[in-house]
Amino acid sequence: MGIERQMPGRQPRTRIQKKNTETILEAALDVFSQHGFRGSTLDQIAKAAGLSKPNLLYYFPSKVAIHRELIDGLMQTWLDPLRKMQAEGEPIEEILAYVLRKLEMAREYPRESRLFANEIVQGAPNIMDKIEGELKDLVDEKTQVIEGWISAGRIAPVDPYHLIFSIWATTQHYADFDAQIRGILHPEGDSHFEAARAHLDTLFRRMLTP
Amino acid sequence: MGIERQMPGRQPRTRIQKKNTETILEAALDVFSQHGFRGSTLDQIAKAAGLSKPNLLYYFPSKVAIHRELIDGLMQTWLDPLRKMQAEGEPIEEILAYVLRKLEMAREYPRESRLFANEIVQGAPNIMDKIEGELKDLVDEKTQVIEGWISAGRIAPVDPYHLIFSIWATTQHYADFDAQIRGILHPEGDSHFEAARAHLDTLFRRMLTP
DNA sequence: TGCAGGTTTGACCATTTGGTCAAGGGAACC
DNA sequence: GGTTCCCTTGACCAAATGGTCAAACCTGCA
Repeated sequence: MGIERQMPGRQPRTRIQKKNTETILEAALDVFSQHGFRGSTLDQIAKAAGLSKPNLLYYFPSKVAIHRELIDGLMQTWLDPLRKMQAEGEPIEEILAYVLRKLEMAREYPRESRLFANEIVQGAPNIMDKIEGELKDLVDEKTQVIEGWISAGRIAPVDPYHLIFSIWATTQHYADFDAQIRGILHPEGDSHFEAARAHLDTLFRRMLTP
Repeated sequence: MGIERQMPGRQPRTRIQKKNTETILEAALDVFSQHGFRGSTLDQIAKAAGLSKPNLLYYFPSKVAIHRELIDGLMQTWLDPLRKMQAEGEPIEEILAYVLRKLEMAREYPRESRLFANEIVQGAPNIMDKIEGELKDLVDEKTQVIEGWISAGRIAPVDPYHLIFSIWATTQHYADFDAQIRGILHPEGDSHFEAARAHLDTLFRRMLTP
């Protein structure tokens, strides 16, 4: 009868499947983060992956499927640093650690940052459910933690939501607006990240010290 | 012989030309800021402008020409607030006024902000010359002003370049990442801008007070 | 009112692009 | 060695898209 699985299911079964899906996602990250979803073509991705277009579509049913899988897979990594901000720690150091970890990610994973940026600037058509679900839940939880610290007088009063927005904005800026920053600073490689690190440390430390 | 201008030149000559080029640019701003350059189609713009596609191309020679004219026209408006930051004023109030004006622009002109964001996230292919020219010059000039204030002990020491980046990041975030912010806060209209205003005022005031 | 130039559009075109398909090549297991 | 499923691809397709063109339609002015 009709064979159940024409195309590879969710989990790669064979070595080849594993290798090729990885190659494709890696290539897709490159292309999507550079040109956005609509600006990217299957041919570009196929070429970047060193595969033929029909071969891409053997592993993924469509262009959007590749994009969706990328985003799904990266969402966790992206939220991880915020999850690690724990009520038990020393408040200012917990928040500062979050800031600097986020900055580190902007440096190490600029493609991932731009992938999300592209998506959100255009109204987040494909990830609004995750924003209103997972992300909102996590943020709501962590703003409570921050409120707690404020009540205890351990950090200066702030609007916790807007504090988080400021952290996102300032750190991701170094990945998302990289082209602009480089156009102004003309840094050698990532040399400007050292100053950025010092700057953001100062900014948020002054903001939060009671 | 050959009539010089087949298509309307730089400056609109007739009322109809003026009206239609304006309508087109307005529609194009809407579409480009929402879908990015490659994600936008001439048909979309034409429909939004209430004109036929060939009619669009009677007023502008190509899709990129529309985009270019939009960006050129908006660049000045965009840089204006920074120009207004003067060495003569009271330093903290000058900087704070810039921050709040920028935030105001994020609220009033989110489409313009997203137009630039889309462009820069994707590597600023069409405006790198302006970034390395006009923008860099202006920023270089204003960082000098800030350095002066620091030397005079009138504001706390900061890296002036990264201060400006932080201002851009935090204010434009409310326009560029609007979808995300609304997904988390579910504000009524623009009600969250009041809190944003207070937050950014606090953030930069604490940062800059000596 | 006539007419010269500005304005509008339906029909059309070439290219790009997401996606299909049937047929041919491999790997692994019996 | 053969069979069975997995993998790969050249050729193809329909729709979308940027752009053209000639003909028709307006509009302002002498």
